[in-house]
Formats: sequence, structure tokens, C-alpha cells
Amino acid sequence: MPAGRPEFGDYQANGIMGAAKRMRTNPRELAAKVLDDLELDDIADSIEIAGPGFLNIRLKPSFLSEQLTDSPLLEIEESAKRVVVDYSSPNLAKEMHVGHLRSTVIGDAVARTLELAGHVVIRQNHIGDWGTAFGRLLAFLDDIGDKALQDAELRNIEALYVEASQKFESDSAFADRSRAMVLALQAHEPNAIAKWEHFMALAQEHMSDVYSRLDISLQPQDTRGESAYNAAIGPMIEDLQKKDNVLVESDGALCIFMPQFKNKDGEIQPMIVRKSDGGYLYHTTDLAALRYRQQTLFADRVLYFTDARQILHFEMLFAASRLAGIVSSDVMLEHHPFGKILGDDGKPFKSRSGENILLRDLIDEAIERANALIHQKNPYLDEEQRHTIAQTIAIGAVKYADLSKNRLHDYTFNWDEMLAFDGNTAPYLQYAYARIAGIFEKGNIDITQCTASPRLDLEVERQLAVYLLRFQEVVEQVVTDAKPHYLCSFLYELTVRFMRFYEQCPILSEEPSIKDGRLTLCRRTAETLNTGLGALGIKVLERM
RNA sequence: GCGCCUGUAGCUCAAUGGAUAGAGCAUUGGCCUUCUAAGCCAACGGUUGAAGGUUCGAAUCCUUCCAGGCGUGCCA
Repeated sequence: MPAGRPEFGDYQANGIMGAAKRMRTNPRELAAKVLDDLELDDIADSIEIAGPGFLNIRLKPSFLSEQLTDSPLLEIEESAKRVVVDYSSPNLAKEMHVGHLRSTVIGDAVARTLELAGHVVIRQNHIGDWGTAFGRLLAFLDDIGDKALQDAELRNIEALYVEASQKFESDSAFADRSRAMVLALQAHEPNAIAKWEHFMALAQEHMSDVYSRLDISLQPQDTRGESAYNAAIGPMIEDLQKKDNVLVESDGALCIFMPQFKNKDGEIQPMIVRKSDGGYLYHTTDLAALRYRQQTLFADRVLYFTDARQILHFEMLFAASRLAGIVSSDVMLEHHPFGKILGDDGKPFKSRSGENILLRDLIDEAIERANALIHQKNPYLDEEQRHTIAQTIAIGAVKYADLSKNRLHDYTFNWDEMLAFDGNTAPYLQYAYARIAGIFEKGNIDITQCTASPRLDLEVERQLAVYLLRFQEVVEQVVTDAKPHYLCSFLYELTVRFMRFYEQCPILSEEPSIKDGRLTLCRRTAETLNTGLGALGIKVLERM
């Protein structure tokens, strides 16, 4: 594994102490034996036994140089899997807001990284497009007239929904019409369905617009909402009823009882599959979705990105799907939860008036702030260039701020830190890329022609080379753990090493024997940054 | 009550059981006649919430406690 500190070399082996313990021998003696048996003369300059029995390995510049010129950026995964990635999944009764940001950004980064590693990724946007909320919303839109529906802007779905909910509480006639609308939808009455479809088309448009502005890879055909599983639920329940001891009736509801789940009274907590009134819940839809993902999508692996409050839901869902035989045991089911977004005050991130911050407002503000900063830093850019750069920087900054942190923790949203451009931020990485692009532009050099072997005489060059060769293992870690912050940390550390190299090593002014090799280092760094940031859903810039 | 998650430098965060717990911001000081200074170099900053335990080795695993958050039968 990579060494913890530079003075310990490039890589270290630390399994010897444990092995020695099991073999009841002295760890340093064992390390000496291992060292005798190793044949790494072509690869390593030195291998040393250190401390209680570490092996510290320092790679040969010639080996590093050879790897950099001969090996591809990334070896494609041979045992490619079909991976379903369920992310974003907003409820369309509300306009997309900051609460949808993490699932969307993290899920998209993992989906892109899986694809980069050679897996077949099937994106699934499991949107909330069905249920009581839409009865209210459609009944309300009915009341205020078709004009509201015609208003393609659909200014603020959330405000409409709040109004509809208030009317539902205060106006019993309206409440009745809402319930009737739900029933009409469930009965697939053409009139009601037409209204619903019309509304959904607008909502999908809004969603696509947000994705496009955020550069999220979800497409309309990836949308498979709750409504898509309506027809499958009935037959699924019939199937489950044929199995012994799976579905149990309790207080009129159909439930699955699993002894490992206890409620607050210490009794077994049921997973309700059908309510006493015959309605279905999110558990039910998710079961049907899992069945679809196994039977129709042939998933080897299913990943879910939702907030941490749903941990219990997914534990029950996965356990029930195994118990009921909906998903076979060789399919990997993984819930990847994340924490909340907090404001500076440590409370959930809201606007001053206490409302959810809408994503389109957030995007607008990010671009506006980036634009102002760029104007300050580089006044020589023309209007059009500045605008494009501002967008790329703004979106990159917002995404990277989220992706660079361990997703399990809550994270604090702070504009100034995000767009600070120092430290572990997207603009810092983008700046490094722009600097490299500047070298090739200034020298009028075709980057694709740079394949000379670098000499790696200086330690900064060697350090950069060692780091460049780690890209593969980091991508594999992200694929395994679905944690994009591993990739962020790597790209940041790589960039730090590039910046040191850039400061210490002139390139264009050097004689060809040095210059050409250094250009190869630049090329490889640029490719790694471009590909790595691309896997995170962030674009690079030729100039900034 | 029970279950899950979180607690690391003033702030925001890393550390995949490994060696002296690392970065950035903030603070202080250096470096542009030389490929973009949105950069580089350095200093300062720690009882990893607390106490036990396991281990050659613990921020990481186990136990108890403290603090905060979330979940816990017909919302998602």
C-alpha cells in the first residue's frame, strides 16, 4: 500500500507483523526472509526493513518512467458488472431544492466513475410521481384553472403545493375533490391521467433543466418513477401470498415480519406492504422496483443514494427482498447514505425566510459569485469567455464541495469556502489544468505528440510520477466503496505535487532531453485531471 | 426505552487497524525580469468528547458513559 510518509519510501508493506504473529516468529527476521525472496530489482531502488517489521519500497525512476509512457491511464475492468444506480429521485410535488443536491451530485459521480472503470451503468431516477400529494396538487390546479397548467414556467411548484395543502386542511369540499382525484388516478380515468401526464411533462422539463445546468448525466429515459411500478405491484403481492410465512395480515394490513427489527415496545416491527385501506407504501414500490431491477435489468449490483434517515428502510427492504426471494443472493444491494446539508448556524440549510433553497436559485447565485470573482482575478477575459468560465467554475465548486467530504457526515454549506479557490477545491484543480494548457499553447506544442520518457532526476518529478501511477487504484476504491471523496483527495494531492513541480522545473526553456520528458509529465497530469474530474462530473478549463 | 449515525487544530475537513494524527482557511513571515502569484515555501496551532479493554500497533475494533442528530405500524 502507499507509504504513510515520504521518508518511508513510495510504498510500504505492513502485513508482515501480523503474519509473524501467526507464525510465532520474530517480525523483523520474517521481513528479512521476505526481502530475500523478493525479486524487485527492476522495479525498486531500495527496499528497507523499518520499525517493527515494515518493508519500505522506493521505486526506480526508470521503472516509473517506463510505466508512465507505456501503461494506459486506466485498465478497463475485465469482469464488468451491470450496476443499477438509483439517485437524485426527487419528489415532483416539490420543486427541486437543496435537499435533492447530495443524492444527485454524489450518485452522478459514482455512476460516472463506475462507467469509467468499465462497468455497465443503468441509471434510475426513482422520482416521486404518485400518491396523495398529486391528488391535492391536481385538484388545486383544477380549481385555479387550466391557465396555471398552461403556464409552462410553473413558477413555483412548492408554493402551489403548500397552498393546496392549506386548502386541503381548511376546505372540506376541496379535500373531498382531492381524494376523488387520487381515486380517479388509481382507476386510470382518462381525464385524470391526462392532467397528471401534462403536469409530469412540465415537471420532467423542469428536472431536465436543472440537470442540464448542473451537468448531471441523468436523461429523461432514466426516469422510472413510482408510478411505473403500479401495474407490477398487484401481481407481485399475489406471488408473495403464494409463499409460506412471508406475508402476514395484521390490523388489516399485509406485513412482512422479520425478527431482527424491533419497534419501540420491543415487538417485531412489521414492514407494511399493503395498508389496511388497500393502498401501497414506499416499501411496496421499492420491492417492485427491486424485482424489476433483477428480472428485467439483470442487475449484478444495485446502489441507492439517499439521506441517512432511510437507513432502516433500506435494511428492511433488502432483508425482505432476500426473504421473499425477490432478489437472489448473488446480487449486491447497497444503500449509500449521506448526512444533511447545514447552514453556517449548524441548522439545516434554509433561506432566511426558512424555506428550502431552490436548486435553480442556488445555481444562479453560484454563477453570479463566480462571475464577480473572475472579473476581479482576470479582467482581461472578454464577456463571453468569462461567462462560460464562470459557469464551469461555479458548478465545479458546488459539486466538489460536496464530493470532497466523506458523505456520511453532515456538511456545512459555505459559499466563500467553496469558491475560495485555495486548498482542496475544484477551482484549484481547474487552475492547475489551465496552467498545463497554457504551457502547450505558449510552446505551440501538440499534446498528443508528447510521449518521451521523463528522466525524473529531481525528487519533485519523481513524487509527481509516483502519484500519477496511483490513479487506477483510487478509481477502484471509489467503485468498491462508492465514496467519491477518495478520488477528490487523490486529485488534490496530485495537483499539489504538480504545482511543486511547476514551480521548480522550467519546461519550455529547457533543452529537449529534459523538456520532452517534462512535457510527458504535464500531459499525463492533464489527462488524469481531465478524466478524474470528469468522473466527478466536473469540467476542466483551458484558460481561467 | 430500543436501534442507527456523528463527535479529530479557532473554523471547514482528511487519515481504507500501521510508524511522529495530516491538509486548507484564519494568523505571522518569505518568494514574481523567468511556462497564469487563482501559485509556491515556512512558522504557529491536538488530552482524536471521557474512561476502560483487545492488539506488536487504536481516531479507527469492543464495553460503559457524555453530547448532538435521526429512526422507531399504515408519509417518503
